[in-house]
Amino acid sequence: MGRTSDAKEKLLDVAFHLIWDSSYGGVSVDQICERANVNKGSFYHYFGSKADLAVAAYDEHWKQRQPEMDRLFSAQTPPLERLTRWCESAYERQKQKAKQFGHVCGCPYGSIGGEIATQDDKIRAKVEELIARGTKYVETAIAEAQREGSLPAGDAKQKAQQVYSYLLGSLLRAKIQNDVEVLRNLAPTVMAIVGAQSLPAVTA
Amino acid sequence: MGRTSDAKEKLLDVAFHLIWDSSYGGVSVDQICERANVNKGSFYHYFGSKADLAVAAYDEHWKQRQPEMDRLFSAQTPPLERLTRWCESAYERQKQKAKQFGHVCGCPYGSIGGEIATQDDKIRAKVEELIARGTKYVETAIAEAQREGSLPAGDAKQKAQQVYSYLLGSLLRAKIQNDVEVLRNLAPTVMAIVGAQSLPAVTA
DNA sequence: AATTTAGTTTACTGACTGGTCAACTTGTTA
DNA sequence: TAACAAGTTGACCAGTCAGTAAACTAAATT
Repeated sequence: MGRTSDAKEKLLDVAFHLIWDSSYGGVSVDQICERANVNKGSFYHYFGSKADLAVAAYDEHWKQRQPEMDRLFSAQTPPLERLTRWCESAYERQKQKAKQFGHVCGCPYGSIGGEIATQDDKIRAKVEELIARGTKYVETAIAEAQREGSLPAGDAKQKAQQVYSYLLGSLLRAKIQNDVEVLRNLAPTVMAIVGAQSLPAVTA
Repeated sequence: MGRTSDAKEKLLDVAFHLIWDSSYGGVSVDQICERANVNKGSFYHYFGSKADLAVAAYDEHWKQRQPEMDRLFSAQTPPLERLTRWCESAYERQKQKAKQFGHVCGCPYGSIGGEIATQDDKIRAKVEELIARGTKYVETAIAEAQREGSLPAGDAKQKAQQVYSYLLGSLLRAKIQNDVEVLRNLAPTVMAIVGAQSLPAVTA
Protein backbone atom coordinates (compact mmCIF):
# COMPACT_ATOMS: atom_id res chain seq x y z
CA MET A 1 0.00 0.00 0.00
CA GLY A 2 2.95 2.33 -0.51
CA ARG A 3 4.60 4.28 2.27
CA THR A 4 2.68 5.74 5.20
CA SER A 5 2.69 9.25 6.67
CA ASP A 6 1.27 11.41 9.41
CA ALA A 7 1.36 14.51 7.21
CA LYS A 8 -2.41 14.59 6.77
CA GLU A 9 -3.09 14.48 10.50
CA LYS A 10 -0.45 17.13 11.14
CA LEU A 11 -2.03 19.41 8.54
CA LEU A 12 -5.50 18.97 10.04
CA ASP A 13 -4.30 19.75 13.52
CA VAL A 14 -2.08 22.69 12.59
CA ALA A 15 -4.75 24.20 10.34
CA PHE A 16 -7.42 24.07 13.02
CA HIS A 17 -5.31 25.76 15.65
CA LEU A 18 -3.81 28.35 13.30
CA ILE A 19 -7.27 29.33 12.04
CA TRP A 20 -8.63 29.42 15.56
CA ASP A 21 -5.75 31.62 16.63
CA SER A 22 -6.18 34.12 13.81
CA SER A 23 -8.78 33.49 11.09
CA TYR A 24 -9.37 31.56 7.90
CA GLY A 25 -8.37 34.44 5.67
CA GLY A 26 -5.53 35.37 7.94
CA VAL A 27 -3.75 32.05 7.58
CA SER A 28 -2.10 31.01 4.33
CA VAL A 29 -1.55 27.53 2.96
CA ASP A 30 2.17 28.26 3.09
CA GLN A 31 1.99 29.03 6.80
CA ILE A 32 0.05 25.87 7.51
CA CYS A 33 2.54 23.80 5.55
CA GLU A 34 5.53 25.39 7.24
CA ARG A 35 4.13 24.86 10.73
CA ALA A 36 3.20 21.28 9.92
CA ASN A 37 6.58 20.58 8.32
CA VAL A 38 4.90 19.46 5.14
CA ASN A 39 5.69 20.58 1.61
CA LYS A 40 3.07 22.35 -0.41
CA GLY A 41 2.97 19.57 -2.94
CA SER A 42 2.09 17.14 -0.18
CA PHE A 43 -0.65 19.48 0.99
CA TYR A 44 -2.32 19.28 -2.40
CA HIS A 45 -1.74 15.55 -2.48
CA TYR A 46 -4.10 15.28 0.48
CA PHE A 47 -6.50 18.17 -0.01
CA GLY A 48 -8.05 19.64 -3.11
CA SER A 49 -8.10 23.17 -1.77
CA LYS A 50 -7.64 25.32 1.29
CA ALA A 51 -11.39 25.20 1.90
CA ASP A 52 -11.40 21.40 1.71
CA LEU A 53 -8.69 21.31 4.35
CA ALA A 54 -10.72 23.60 6.60
CA VAL A 55 -13.79 21.40 6.33
CA ALA A 56 -11.74 18.30 7.10
CA ALA A 57 -9.93 20.02 9.96
CA TYR A 58 -13.15 21.06 11.67
CA ASP A 59 -14.63 17.62 11.15
CA GLU A 60 -11.58 16.06 12.69
CA HIS A 61 -11.64 18.48 15.59
CA TRP A 62 -15.21 17.56 16.37
CA LYS A 63 -14.26 13.90 16.45
CA GLN A 64 -11.56 14.66 18.97
CA ARG A 65 -13.90 16.79 21.02
CA GLN A 66 -16.89 14.47 21.10
CA PRO A 67 -15.67 12.30 24.02
CA GLU A 68 -15.37 15.42 26.16
CA MET A 69 -18.93 16.40 25.25
CA ASP A 70 -20.13 12.89 26.07
CA ARG A 71 -18.45 13.17 29.44
CA LEU A 72 -19.92 16.61 30.18
CA PHE A 73 -23.38 15.53 29.13
CA SER A 74 -23.18 12.09 30.67
CA ALA A 75 -26.47 10.52 31.74
CA GLN A 76 -24.79 10.04 35.14
CA THR A 77 -25.05 13.79 35.70
CA PRO A 78 -28.39 15.47 36.53
CA PRO A 79 -29.53 17.29 33.38
CA LEU A 80 -29.37 20.86 34.69
CA GLU A 81 -25.97 20.20 36.19
CA ARG A 82 -24.80 19.17 32.72
CA LEU A 83 -25.58 22.65 31.53
CA THR A 84 -23.77 24.40 34.35
CA ARG A 85 -20.74 22.16 33.91
CA TRP A 86 -20.76 22.86 30.20
CA CYS A 87 -20.75 26.60 30.92
CA GLU A 88 -17.89 26.24 33.35
CA SER A 89 -15.92 24.13 30.91
CA ALA A 90 -16.32 26.80 28.24
CA TYR A 91 -14.86 29.35 30.65
CA GLU A 92 -11.99 27.11 31.64
CA ARG A 93 -11.22 26.16 28.07
CA GLN A 94 -11.09 29.79 26.94
CA LYS A 95 -8.92 30.71 29.89
CA GLN A 96 -6.47 27.99 29.00
CA LYS A 97 -6.42 28.85 25.30
CA ALA A 98 -6.06 32.55 26.03
CA LYS A 99 -2.96 31.77 28.05
CA GLN A 100 -1.63 29.57 25.27
CA PHE A 101 -2.36 31.91 22.35
CA GLY A 102 -1.95 35.25 24.08
CA HIS A 103 -5.53 36.39 23.50
CA VAL A 104 -9.10 35.16 23.83
CA CYS A 105 -9.93 33.11 20.74
CA GLY A 106 -13.66 32.56 21.15
CA CYS A 107 -15.62 29.66 19.73
CA PRO A 108 -13.72 28.08 16.82
CA TYR A 109 -16.95 27.22 15.04
CA GLY A 110 -18.50 30.60 15.57
CA SER A 111 -15.33 32.37 14.49
CA ILE A 112 -14.83 30.67 11.14
CA GLY A 113 -18.57 30.49 10.59
CA GLY A 114 -19.05 34.20 11.10
CA GLU A 115 -16.09 34.96 8.89
CA ILE A 116 -16.89 32.95 5.79
CA ALA A 117 -20.56 31.94 6.02
CA THR A 118 -21.36 34.33 3.17
CA GLN A 119 -18.36 33.31 1.07
CA ASP A 120 -17.85 29.56 1.13
CA ASP A 121 -20.90 27.38 1.39
CA LYS A 122 -19.07 24.13 2.10
CA ILE A 123 -17.44 25.57 5.19
CA ARG A 124 -20.67 27.28 6.20
CA ALA A 125 -22.60 24.02 5.97
CA LYS A 126 -19.97 22.13 7.96
CA VAL A 127 -20.02 24.72 10.73
CA GLU A 128 -23.80 24.65 10.75
CA GLU A 129 -23.67 20.89 11.16
CA LEU A 130 -21.20 21.01 14.03
CA ILE A 131 -23.20 23.66 15.85
CA ALA A 132 -26.32 21.55 15.40
CA ARG A 133 -24.51 18.61 16.94
CA GLY A 134 -23.47 20.65 19.94
CA THR A 135 -26.98 22.00 20.31
CA LYS A 136 -28.32 18.45 20.35
CA TYR A 137 -26.50 17.75 23.63
CA VAL A 138 -28.13 20.79 25.17
CA GLU A 139 -31.52 19.84 23.82
CA THR A 140 -31.33 16.38 25.32
CA ALA A 141 -30.38 17.77 28.70
CA ILE A 142 -33.25 20.25 28.62
CA ALA A 143 -35.74 17.59 27.52
CA GLU A 144 -34.65 15.30 30.32
CA ALA A 145 -34.88 18.09 32.86
CA GLN A 146 -38.41 18.79 31.69
CA ARG A 147 -39.34 15.13 31.90
CA GLU A 148 -38.02 14.79 35.44
CA GLY A 149 -39.79 18.00 36.46
CA SER A 150 -36.77 20.15 37.19
CA LEU A 151 -37.83 22.40 34.30
CA PRO A 152 -41.29 23.51 33.16
CA ALA A 153 -42.52 21.97 29.90
CA GLY A 154 -41.62 23.71 26.65
CA ASP A 155 -40.00 23.31 23.26
CA ALA A 156 -36.65 21.79 24.23
CA LYS A 157 -35.13 22.21 20.79
CA GLN A 158 -35.98 25.88 20.63
CA LYS A 159 -34.68 26.48 24.12
CA ALA A 160 -31.47 24.64 23.28
CA GLN A 161 -30.95 26.91 20.30
CA GLN A 162 -31.48 29.96 22.47
CA VAL A 163 -29.00 28.68 25.02
CA TYR A 164 -26.45 27.88 22.35
CA SER A 165 -26.92 31.31 20.80
CA TYR A 166 -26.26 32.91 24.16
CA LEU A 167 -23.05 30.97 24.55
CA LEU A 168 -21.99 31.73 20.99
CA GLY A 169 -22.60 35.41 21.60
CA SER A 170 -20.81 35.41 24.93
CA LEU A 171 -17.78 33.73 23.39
CA LEU A 172 -17.80 36.28 20.61
CA ARG A 173 -18.03 39.15 23.07
CA ALA A 174 -15.18 37.67 25.12
CA LYS A 175 -13.07 37.54 21.97
CA ILE A 176 -13.90 41.09 20.94
CA GLN A 177 -13.25 42.46 24.43
CA ASN A 178 -10.28 40.12 24.72
CA ASP A 179 -11.46 39.38 28.22
CA VAL A 180 -12.11 35.86 29.38
CA GLU A 181 -13.95 37.09 32.49
CA VAL A 182 -16.96 37.79 30.30
CA LEU A 183 -17.48 34.03 30.51
CA ARG A 184 -17.20 33.82 34.28
CA ASN A 185 -20.83 33.27 35.15
CA LEU A 186 -22.73 31.96 32.15
CA ALA A 187 -24.81 29.36 33.95
CA PRO A 188 -27.33 31.62 35.75
CA THR A 189 -28.37 33.25 32.49
CA VAL A 190 -28.65 29.86 30.83
CA MET A 191 -30.92 28.81 33.68
CA ALA A 192 -33.03 31.92 33.16
CA ILE A 193 -33.35 31.10 29.44
CA VAL A 194 -34.45 27.52 30.02
CA GLY A 195 -36.91 28.70 32.66
CA ALA A 196 -35.35 27.23 35.80
CA GLN A 197 -36.80 28.66 39.02
CA SER A 198 -34.05 27.69 41.43
CA LEU A 199 -30.81 29.59 42.05
CA PRO A 200 -30.81 33.32 42.88
CA ALA A 201 -31.86 34.09 39.29
CA VAL A 202 -29.11 35.83 37.29
CA THR A 203 -25.86 37.66 38.12
CA ALA A 204 -23.42 36.98 40.93
CA MET B 1 -9.17 75.47 0.37
CA GLY B 2 -8.57 73.50 -2.83
CA ARG B 3 -11.16 71.41 -4.59
CA THR B 4 -13.78 69.34 -2.78
CA SER B 5 -14.76 65.71 -3.17
CA ASP B 6 -17.11 63.04 -1.91
CA ALA B 7 -14.54 60.29 -2.47
CA LYS B 8 -13.92 59.82 1.24
CA GLU B 9 -17.60 59.37 2.04
CA LYS B 10 -18.01 56.98 -0.86
CA LEU B 11 -15.08 54.90 0.31
CA LEU B 12 -16.46 54.73 3.86
CA ASP B 13 -19.87 53.64 2.68
CA VAL B 14 -18.69 51.13 0.09
CA ALA B 15 -16.15 49.64 2.48
CA PHE B 16 -18.70 49.13 5.23
CA HIS B 17 -21.19 47.36 3.02
CA LEU B 18 -18.63 45.28 1.13
CA ILE B 19 -17.09 44.07 4.39
CA TRP B 20 -20.52 43.36 5.85
CA ASP B 21 -21.45 41.40 2.75
CA SER B 22 -18.31 39.25 2.76
CA SER B 23 -15.57 39.89 5.34
CA TYR B 24 -12.62 42.14 6.07
CA GLY B 25 -10.10 39.71 4.63
CA GLY B 26 -12.38 38.84 1.77
CA VAL B 27 -12.48 42.37 0.41
CA SER B 28 -9.44 44.00 -1.18
CA VAL B 29 -8.56 47.66 -1.33
CA ASP B 30 -8.77 47.36 -5.12
CA GLN B 31 -12.35 46.11 -4.91
CA ILE B 32 -13.34 48.90 -2.57
CA CYS B 33 -11.79 51.49 -4.86
CA GLU B 34 -13.39 50.05 -7.95
CA ARG B 35 -16.85 49.97 -6.40
CA ALA B 36 -16.45 53.49 -5.06
CA ASN B 37 -15.09 54.77 -8.38
CA VAL B 38 -12.01 56.08 -6.67
CA ASN B 39 -8.41 55.52 -7.69
CA LYS B 40 -6.07 53.76 -5.37
CA GLY B 41 -3.91 56.83 -5.00
CA SER B 42 -6.92 58.74 -3.74
CA PHE B 43 -7.65 55.96 -1.29
CA TYR B 44 -4.26 56.40 0.31
CA HIS B 45 -4.67 60.14 0.18
CA TYR B 46 -7.52 59.74 2.66
CA PHE B 47 -6.57 56.67 4.66
CA GLY B 48 -3.25 55.45 5.91
CA SER B 49 -4.12 51.80 5.54
CA LYS B 50 -6.92 49.35 4.91
CA ALA B 51 -7.35 48.92 8.67
CA ASP B 52 -7.62 52.69 9.14
CA LEU B 53 -10.38 52.77 6.56
CA ALA B 54 -12.23 50.00 8.35
CA VAL B 55 -12.09 51.82 11.66
CA ALA B 56 -13.33 55.03 10.04
CA ALA B 57 -16.05 53.19 8.11
CA TYR B 58 -17.45 51.57 11.24
CA ASP B 59 -17.29 54.82 13.12
CA GLU B 60 -19.17 56.55 10.34
CA HIS B 61 -21.75 53.78 10.20
CA TRP B 62 -22.45 54.17 13.89
CA LYS B 63 -23.02 57.88 13.40
CA GLN B 64 -25.57 57.13 10.71
CA ARG B 65 -27.21 54.51 12.86
CA GLN B 66 -27.42 56.42 16.10
CA PRO B 67 -30.64 58.34 15.26
CA GLU B 68 -32.41 55.05 14.66
CA MET B 69 -31.20 53.77 18.02
CA ASP B 70 -32.36 56.97 19.69
CA ARG B 71 -35.76 56.49 18.10
CA LEU B 72 -36.00 52.82 19.16
CA PHE B 73 -34.92 53.61 22.69
CA SER B 74 -36.89 56.83 22.99
CA ALA B 75 -37.98 57.86 26.48
CA GLN B 76 -41.48 58.09 24.99
CA THR B 77 -41.57 54.30 24.80
CA PRO B 78 -42.04 52.15 27.92
CA PRO B 79 -38.63 50.61 28.73
CA LEU B 80 -39.51 46.97 28.16
CA GLU B 81 -41.24 47.82 24.92
CA ARG B 82 -38.00 49.42 23.75
CA LEU B 83 -36.33 46.04 24.06
CA THR B 84 -39.02 44.17 22.15
CA ARG B 85 -39.00 46.80 19.41
CA TRP B 86 -35.24 46.57 19.21
CA CYS B 87 -35.50 42.80 18.76
CA GLU B 88 -38.08 43.20 16.05
CA SER B 89 -36.04 45.82 14.27
CA ALA B 90 -33.05 43.47 14.24
CA TYR B 91 -35.18 40.83 12.56
CA GLU B 92 -36.58 43.26 10.01
CA ARG B 93 -33.19 44.72 9.25
CA GLN B 94 -31.65 41.31 8.63
CA LYS B 95 -34.56 40.30 6.48
CA GLN B 96 -34.13 43.37 4.35
CA LYS B 97 -30.36 43.02 4.06
CA ALA B 98 -30.66 39.32 3.27
CA LYS B 99 -32.90 40.18 0.36
CA GLN B 100 -30.49 42.85 -0.76
CA PHE B 101 -27.27 40.85 -0.45
CA GLY B 102 -28.59 37.38 -1.21
CA HIS B 103 -27.69 35.92 2.17
CA VAL B 104 -28.00 36.64 5.88
CA CYS B 105 -25.13 38.95 6.86
CA GLY B 106 -25.44 38.98 10.64
CA CYS B 107 -24.29 41.78 12.89
CA PRO B 108 -21.68 43.92 11.11
CA TYR B 109 -19.85 44.62 14.36
CA GLY B 110 -19.92 41.02 15.48
CA SER B 111 -18.76 39.81 12.10
CA ILE B 112 -15.68 41.96 11.69
CA GLY B 113 -14.97 41.76 15.41
CA GLY B 114 -14.99 37.98 15.43
CA GLU B 115 -12.86 37.87 12.34
CA ILE B 116 -9.98 40.13 13.29
CA ALA B 117 -10.17 40.66 17.06
CA THR B 118 -7.02 38.58 17.45
CA GLN B 119 -5.21 40.20 14.53
CA ASP B 120 -5.74 43.96 14.51
CA ASP B 121 -6.11 45.70 17.80
CA LYS B 122 -7.30 49.03 16.40
CA ILE B 123 -10.28 47.42 14.71
CA ARG B 124 -10.92 45.22 17.74
CA ALA B 125 -10.98 48.23 20.05
CA LYS B 126 -13.32 50.15 17.75
CA VAL B 127 -15.75 47.25 17.58
CA GLU B 128 -15.57 46.87 21.33
CA GLU B 129 -16.45 50.54 21.68
CA LEU B 130 -19.40 50.35 19.31
CA ILE B 131 -20.78 47.27 21.03
CA ALA B 132 -20.45 49.02 24.37
CA ARG B 133 -22.41 51.97 23.00
CA GLY B 134 -25.21 49.70 21.82
CA THR B 135 -25.22 47.91 25.14
CA LYS B 136 -25.63 51.24 26.93
CA TYR B 137 -29.05 51.74 25.32
CA VAL B 138 -30.12 48.34 26.60
CA GLU B 139 -28.72 49.05 30.02
CA THR B 140 -30.64 52.30 30.33
CA ALA B 141 -33.89 50.62 29.34
CA ILE B 142 -33.36 47.85 31.87
CA ALA B 143 -32.45 50.29 34.63
CA GLU B 144 -35.58 52.34 33.93
CA ALA B 145 -37.75 49.25 33.91
CA GLN B 146 -36.31 48.28 37.27
CA ARG B 147 -36.94 51.75 38.66
CA GLU B 148 -40.54 51.78 37.52
CA GLY B 149 -41.07 48.29 38.91
CA SER B 150 -41.69 46.42 35.67
CA LEU B 151 -38.50 44.48 36.33
CA PRO B 152 -37.06 43.11 39.59
CA ALA B 153 -33.95 44.89 40.89
CA GLY B 154 -30.57 43.68 39.67
CA ASP B 155 -27.34 44.70 37.99
CA ALA B 156 -28.65 46.47 34.89
CA LYS B 157 -25.25 46.67 33.20
CA GLN B 158 -24.61 42.97 33.59
CA LYS B 159 -28.09 42.10 32.34
CA ALA B 160 -27.63 44.40 29.35
CA GLN B 161 -24.41 42.60 28.45
CA GLN B 162 -26.18 39.27 28.68
CA VAL B 163 -28.99 40.51 26.46
CA TYR B 164 -26.57 41.93 23.94
CA SER B 165 -24.60 38.69 23.93
CA TYR B 166 -27.75 36.77 23.20
CA LEU B 167 -28.54 39.00 20.25
CA LEU B 168 -24.98 38.83 18.99
CA GLY B 169 -25.11 35.05 19.16
CA SER B 170 -28.50 34.87 17.49
CA LEU B 171 -27.31 37.07 14.64
CA LEU B 172 -24.25 34.89 14.25
CA ARG B 173 -26.35 31.75 14.19
CA ALA B 174 -28.69 33.28 11.63
CA LYS B 175 -25.69 34.06 9.44
CA ILE B 176 -24.20 30.58 9.79
CA GLN B 177 -27.52 28.89 9.08
CA ASN B 178 -28.24 31.51 6.44
CA ASP B 179 -31.75 31.67 7.85
CA VAL B 180 -33.28 34.91 8.97
CA GLU B 181 -36.12 33.09 10.73
CA VAL B 182 -33.72 32.31 13.56
CA LEU B 183 -34.36 35.92 14.56
CA ARG B 184 -38.12 35.69 14.45
CA ASN B 185 -38.87 35.69 18.13
CA LEU B 186 -35.98 37.14 20.08
CA ALA B 187 -37.96 39.21 22.55
CA PRO B 188 -39.36 36.47 24.83
CA THR B 189 -35.87 35.14 25.53
CA VAL B 190 -34.62 38.66 26.17
CA MET B 191 -37.46 39.06 28.65
CA ALA B 192 -36.46 35.82 30.35
CA ILE B 193 -32.87 37.05 30.64
CA VAL B 194 -33.81 40.37 32.19
CA GLY B 195 -36.16 38.59 34.57
CA ALA B 196 -39.54 39.83 33.35
CA GLN B 197 -42.47 37.87 34.75
CA SER B 198 -45.13 38.82 32.22
CA LEU B 199 -45.62 37.20 28.80
CA PRO B 200 -45.90 33.39 28.45
CA ALA B 201 -42.19 33.07 29.25
CA VAL B 202 -40.15 31.91 26.25
CA THR B 203 -41.01 30.37 22.87
CA ALA B 204 -44.02 31.05 20.70
C1' DA C 1 13.66 -8.57 -8.27
C1' DA C 2 9.84 -6.10 -10.63
C1' DT C 3 5.83 -3.62 -10.16
C1' DT C 4 2.64 -0.83 -8.05
C1' DT C 5 1.01 2.34 -4.85
C1' DA C 6 1.58 6.17 -1.72
C1' DG C 7 3.85 9.97 -0.41
C1' DT C 8 7.61 13.69 -1.17
C1' DT C 9 10.15 17.37 -3.19
C1' DT C 10 10.92 21.70 -5.34
C1' DA C 11 10.58 24.91 -8.56
C1' DC C 12 7.11 27.35 -10.79
C1' DT C 13 3.00 29.74 -12.29
C1' DG C 14 -0.08 34.04 -12.85
C1' DA C 15 -3.09 36.60 -10.46
C1' DC C 16 -3.56 39.47 -6.70
C1' DT C 17 -2.01 41.84 -2.24
C1' DG C 18 -1.47 46.39 0.33
C1' DG C 19 0.93 50.27 -0.44
C1' DT C 20 3.90 54.15 -2.98
C1' DC C 21 4.97 57.90 -5.93
C1' DA C 22 5.49 61.94 -8.69
C1' DA C 23 3.22 64.31 -12.04
C1' DC C 24 -1.07 66.43 -12.74
C1' DT C 25 -5.71 69.00 -12.32
C1' DT C 26 -8.92 71.78 -10.15
C1' DG C 27 -10.87 75.06 -6.99
C1' DT C 28 -10.24 78.77 -3.53
C1' DT C 29 -8.11 82.70 -1.70
C1' DA C 30 -5.19 86.99 -1.68
C1' DT D 1 -3.67 86.50 -11.94
C1' DA D 2 -0.66 84.29 -9.12
C1' DA D 3 -0.09 81.16 -5.61
C1' DC D 4 -1.42 77.67 -2.77
C1' DA D 5 -4.15 73.96 -1.11
C1' DA D 6 -6.78 69.83 -1.96
C1' DG D 7 -7.75 66.13 -4.66
C1' DT D 8 -6.69 62.91 -8.77
C1' DT D 9 -4.34 59.82 -11.73
C1' DG D 10 -2.34 55.46 -13.07
C1' DA D 11 1.76 53.24 -13.37
C1' DC D 12 4.56 50.79 -10.35
C1' DC D 13 6.62 48.01 -6.41
C1' DA D 14 7.91 43.87 -3.88
C1' DG D 15 5.78 40.40 -1.71
C1' DT D 16 2.21 36.91 -1.17
C1' DC D 17 -1.63 34.13 -2.65
C1' DA D 18 -3.69 29.47 -3.88
C1' DG D 19 -2.66 26.09 -6.74
C1' DT D 20 0.32 23.03 -10.38
C1' DA D 21 3.52 19.75 -12.36
C1' DA D 22 6.84 16.46 -12.93
C1' DA D 23 10.54 14.08 -11.24
C1' DC D 24 11.65 11.42 -7.30
C1' DT D 25 11.67 8.08 -3.15
C1' DA D 26 10.15 4.53 -0.30
C1' DA D 27 7.36 0.86 1.18
C1' DA D 28 4.23 -3.00 0.30
C1' DT D 29 2.68 -6.56 -3.08
C1' DT D 30 3.53 -10.00 -6.47
